[in-house]
Amino acid sequence: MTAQSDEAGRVVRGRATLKDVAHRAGVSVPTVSRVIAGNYPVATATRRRVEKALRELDYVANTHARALRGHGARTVAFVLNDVRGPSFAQVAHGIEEEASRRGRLCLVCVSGGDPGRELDAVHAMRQQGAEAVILIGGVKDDEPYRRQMSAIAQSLDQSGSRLVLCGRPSLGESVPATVVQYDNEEGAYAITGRLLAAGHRRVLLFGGDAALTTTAQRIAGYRRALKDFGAAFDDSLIEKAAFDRGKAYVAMRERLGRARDFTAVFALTDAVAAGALRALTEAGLAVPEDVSLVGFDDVPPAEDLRPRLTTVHVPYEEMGRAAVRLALDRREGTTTGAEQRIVLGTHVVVRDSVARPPTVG
Amino acid sequence: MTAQSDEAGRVVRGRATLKDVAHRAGVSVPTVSRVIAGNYPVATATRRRVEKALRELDYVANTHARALRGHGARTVAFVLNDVRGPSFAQVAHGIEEEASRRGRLCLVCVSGGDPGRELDAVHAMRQQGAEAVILIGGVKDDEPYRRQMSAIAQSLDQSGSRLVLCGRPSLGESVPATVVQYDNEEGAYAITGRLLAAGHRRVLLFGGDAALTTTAQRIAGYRRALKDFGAAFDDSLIEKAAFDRGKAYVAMRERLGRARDFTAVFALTDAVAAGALRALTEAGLAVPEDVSLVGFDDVPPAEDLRPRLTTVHVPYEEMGRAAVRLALDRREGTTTGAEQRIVLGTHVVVRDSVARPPTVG
DNA sequence: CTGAAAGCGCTAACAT
DNA sequence: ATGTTAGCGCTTTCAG
Repeated sequence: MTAQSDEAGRVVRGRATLKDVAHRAGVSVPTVSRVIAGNYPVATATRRRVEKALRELDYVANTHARALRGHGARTVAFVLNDVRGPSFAQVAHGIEEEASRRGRLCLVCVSGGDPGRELDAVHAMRQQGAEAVILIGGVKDDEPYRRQMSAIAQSLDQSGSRLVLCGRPSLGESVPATVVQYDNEEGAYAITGRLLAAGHRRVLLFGGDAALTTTAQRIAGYRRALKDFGAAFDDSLIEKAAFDRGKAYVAMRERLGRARDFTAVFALTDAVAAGALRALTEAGLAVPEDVSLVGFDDVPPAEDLRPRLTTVHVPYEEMGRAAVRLALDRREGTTTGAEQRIVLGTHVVVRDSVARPPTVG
Repeated sequence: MTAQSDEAGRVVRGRATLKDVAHRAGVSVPTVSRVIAGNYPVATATRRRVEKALRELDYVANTHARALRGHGARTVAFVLNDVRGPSFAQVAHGIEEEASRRGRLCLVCVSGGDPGRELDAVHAMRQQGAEAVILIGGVKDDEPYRRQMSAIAQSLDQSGSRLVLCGRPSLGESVPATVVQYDNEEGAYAITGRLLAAGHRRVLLFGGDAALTTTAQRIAGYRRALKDFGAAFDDSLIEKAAFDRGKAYVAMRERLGRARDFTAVFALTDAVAAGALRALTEAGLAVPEDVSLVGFDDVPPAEDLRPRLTTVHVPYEEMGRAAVRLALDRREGTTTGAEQRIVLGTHVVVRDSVARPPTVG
């Protein structure tokens, strides 16, 4: 069974093709094709012979030939910064589940947050004729980016594919893309509100790559909450630190070394919260007794922090599923042109990391 | 620029092809192909015209046609249980990095641990003509599995592709597959040794899907350590609990409800350790003062547990890179036939979750 | 019910 | 330097 050969005894190198199978079964190529497709009458005896040959030669169809002939390749493609980030991983999972439910294969690329690599990836996916190209996560939303992305959206739309922006801002209503968002600003507003309602007035906004769109939105929610609760906005309470755990740890340690001029910390992501928590605890500060702490994302590790982290739940997995669903349904509807947008809700998950501020003196 | 049209003014639907470009530039199809490939002399004036047409029509090559014609599709495919698991995510990251470094695209499928879905995925990847098909993570190593996988390995090898088993046992030296492993048993031996060296004699082996190959290997290491340290093996200290955090939490809570007949816990994965830690802490037991705890995997969240988890580091990311590297290098060498195996080292990462057992009385 | 012919988009020989 | 021809593996007419 291992060394395959046709009826003449010749060993077939590489994959067996329809021709090989036809040869061996003593029929023509289209007949084999029909047996496989099963959508056309074939005499039972013939079918049996063909099926036997198919098995004996271990035939596997060539997707490329199929894609070339007919309805393209049934694949969905996505690009993300890093699969190791729990939030990205959740989106990826949602995409994969929904795609495979619909009989699609997934193409994946990591960009490491580099716009250039992202563009390369999109290009490769375009070559593959992916039915949808999903871009995941915040971006530096500048002019070149918008221009290039809009052009890509146009091209994809033109060729019957679809650009999906997932957790990333719209490019404008006239750009033919699907946008899947979550109410980032509202989530930040709600969780800042929790802190303020507990009596905190000096809330350190901590971490976050200032260039990213998601950061800006979260900061906006924070500021709006401050205003609504009548708390003063203090620029010195915006602490710029990188968007990762390790940098957050270092940054918090430094900040604590200078002064502790806050009673609560709003970490812009759960990962940043983890780093901050570590620094806080090591400095002998109890959370939440001395300092309250909240995060954003509600990724699984948030529940394992001590204390369990109060944070904002973002429906990452559902975003991934929605991205695939919208893009694919739209394609079938052959509607064309305009933007399509959906905004998913977020909500605060109350756990153990928030308390009233310590009474002074 | 958006609505594309050729020189006759006809709007081109779908992707522009070489023919469209040739038409517009007033040259033949191969000339365009040559301009793109850049490996053949083309008059400068012609080249310019072609390049212009290429741009104007927003031409993107069709990978399927290319794959059909020549050297297949340059893609690497992999299947994993769940991207959300940090260890899987690390392997995936390694694969993606190495693949994109080598100019390959990645195909990914999730199996949810279901052998049937895994088989389907492999089939789809075979159809795509992936250069390597990488299967990640432990399996239920029974006869049907071995038979099917061996057949798949043969078929892939035959068609110039390669099956890679990553963190999964060999199928035998005669099966043409690449096996990337880590010294699982040794890691378990080493970390159990730590516990025993600290004076523990009753070490609860906790969690782990008994059917999985990885579990069996870790248990073997545990038993060997017990023997070498002269500690008795006690079957009642093997606690079967599911391979995830939530189930581990429940199981540990139940066990503690019955009796506490151990002074240390060896959790078979870090995730299980997290669940166990939670139950332990809630039961008023201090770790490591009352009970020592170790894990396995050294995934990022392990460092955020309180206390920081002592565990076994597994080079997951490197495994992913090695999988791609070995499979691709081998292909180029056109060696054929036999198995190729590599075993990566593990080591204990000492953190804060192990202490001497409490002195009785 | 089955075969012959055409063609998807591309590239590599083979002519000019 | 460029065009013509052929064919990768498959499916879909169109004839019988």
